[in-house]
Amino acid sequence: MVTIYDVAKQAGVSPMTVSRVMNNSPRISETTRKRVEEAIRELDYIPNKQARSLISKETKLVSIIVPDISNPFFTNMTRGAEDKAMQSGYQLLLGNSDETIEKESKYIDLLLSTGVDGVIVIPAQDRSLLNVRKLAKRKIPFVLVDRTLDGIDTDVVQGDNRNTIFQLVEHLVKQGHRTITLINGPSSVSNARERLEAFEQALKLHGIPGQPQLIWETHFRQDNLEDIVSRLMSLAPDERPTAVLAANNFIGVNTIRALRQLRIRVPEDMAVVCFDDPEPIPDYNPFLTVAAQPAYDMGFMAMQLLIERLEGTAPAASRRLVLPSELIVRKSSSGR
Amino acid sequence: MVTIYDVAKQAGVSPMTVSRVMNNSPRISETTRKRVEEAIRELDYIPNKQARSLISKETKLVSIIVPDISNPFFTNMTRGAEDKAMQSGYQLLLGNSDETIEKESKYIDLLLSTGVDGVIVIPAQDRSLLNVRKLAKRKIPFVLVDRTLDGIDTDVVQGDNRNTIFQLVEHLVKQGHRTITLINGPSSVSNARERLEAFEQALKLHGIPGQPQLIWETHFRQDNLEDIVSRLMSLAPDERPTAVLAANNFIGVNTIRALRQLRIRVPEDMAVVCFDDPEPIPDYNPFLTVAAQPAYDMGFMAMQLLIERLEGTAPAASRRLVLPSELIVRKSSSGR
DNA sequence: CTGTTAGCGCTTTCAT
DNA sequence: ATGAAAGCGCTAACAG
Repeated sequence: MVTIYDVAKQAGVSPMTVSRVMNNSPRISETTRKRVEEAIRELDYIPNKQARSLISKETKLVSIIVPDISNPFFTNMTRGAEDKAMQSGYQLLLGNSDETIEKESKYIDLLLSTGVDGVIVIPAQDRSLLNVRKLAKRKIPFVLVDRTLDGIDTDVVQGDNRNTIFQLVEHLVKQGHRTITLINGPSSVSNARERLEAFEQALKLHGIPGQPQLIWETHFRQDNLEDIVSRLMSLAPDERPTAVLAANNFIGVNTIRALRQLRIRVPEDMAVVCFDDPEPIPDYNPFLTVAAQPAYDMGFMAMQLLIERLEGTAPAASRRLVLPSELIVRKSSSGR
Repeated sequence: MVTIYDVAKQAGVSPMTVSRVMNNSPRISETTRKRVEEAIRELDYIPNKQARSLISKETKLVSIIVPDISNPFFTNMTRGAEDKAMQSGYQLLLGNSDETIEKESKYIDLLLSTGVDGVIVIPAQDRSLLNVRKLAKRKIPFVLVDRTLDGIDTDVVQGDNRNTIFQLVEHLVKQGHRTITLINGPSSVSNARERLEAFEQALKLHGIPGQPQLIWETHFRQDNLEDIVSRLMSLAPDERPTAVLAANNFIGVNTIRALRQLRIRVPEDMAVVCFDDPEPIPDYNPFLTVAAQPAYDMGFMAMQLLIERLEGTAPAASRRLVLPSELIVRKSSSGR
């Protein structure tokens, strides 16, 4: 391994001078600089970041912890985060929590030891509070995305759950639906709670009475929804929903799968709309009506907030960015 | 920051003893071990990996460089790689090359300085050889996935391009197609060359003469294919293809988009099949017939090969894993 | 403008 | 079974 000493010897200067050249210190004579730069090139010297980090206390490493990179929503978010990180000279460590606090916790412990400068977290659920507190305790800045956590004061980037639900419900009502079911994520996740609350308000707004038997809770991940769907279909005809609002893309997709299994036509017999686009590539085989959150931007901006914190250019107070969704009407909810 | 000295003082032992406890050294008395472990807990001590790496020369950091994580093929591959890395105690750095050697090169330079233990690379193109040689020069083990590079001897995980193309062509021929066009990736990428060669052999096998005007080359990334498609459609009726074989999922999807723009029906007027599934979630709105490569397994196994190298449990000779694809027949190529 | 000294947090080596 | 000394590669602080 080529060290700063090898370069120093080669250039006939002290290691300190090499260090200064590496760090663009201004107080270096042009000739020395040239000589050192040549030695660096000749030896193909690359400075050792471990040694540097040991002193500087920063690693230029950041991390994003997503529930599952396979979900296009998080894929795009991660891409946004990586782009911004790279632009700013940081490298991105990727972790999947699979929506469990255990994996999340284990990963955060690893990050603490690795010494990342900052973290973007999509918390698995409310109990993730304990996990992110470990970051706070070590003064590692972090940004929460998509889901919030009570009792922690930090930068947040999230979607406008309320307005997005309002848009989706309004769309369904305009299509003539009056009996709408919500298949929600777990109530232990903040955005599921927000979506439920907004859903109930939206119904009220349209003069539709709330129906407890039309509110369902499941996981945000890929899962079998035949149970829920067949229960819905076995309701008395006047209680049976004509439309499903799924709280995320995986639930939406799996609702459609379950409906197909039960030979229920979409949208003829049941309309389906959901949060977040399941398609990584829009417009090639559009089917599901979605409220698409700006996943890429959410990741990009979250990384921007994080880096501003790291570089000390952020205001002391924590910031909250709330981004709107785009309603994309497709076959699954129209023309029945 | 809590250091090993703080723990040592708290436990009334030397730092060295703490180090031994941390590393499960056997020559520690049960009482001392207990005392140290308690001190570690009380102080919430986390060892500093930078300091450790400075001595051990390993960071437990690995990286994957993909063209674009947004492509579900690479998303799944990355997920497989992350799972295996995590299981083995490594953390994964993610980099997107956007199919350019420049971004790839820049990222590799960063990795060299960061000090990763190993790298999985999906090389952007043949000239990536220069980039991976930088890894070889520093003796950083790396595994090539999906695309190979001439002149480098390393572990490789790839799809069976030949058989996959054979399957796709056979499927089309069975559907009655005799005039098939290949919309390929750039010839500067090994798998595009392999796919072209296999395509020509497959045609021959079915007694179909090769037609140079039916071979097209484009990017592997999302791109506008209206030009190519309209040229194909303006061929004389007896030369005009009735089926498109797209060399990857993005090309497949964009072919379909372009066909739609030109109001050409799929599959009635034109069948389309492609390499790699564009759908992150199978079976919800199936349309495109694909030969799905086992992306997750490719990533997982590549990481496995890499880690075996890192831990010295790999044989000296480099290994090549060739994995089969699964033909999934859907609407875009059937029932015309 | 350049060099010397000391030390970041940890572990290897050698004592005891 | 435990500790002391030295050093991994680099840079802050001070000296000149």
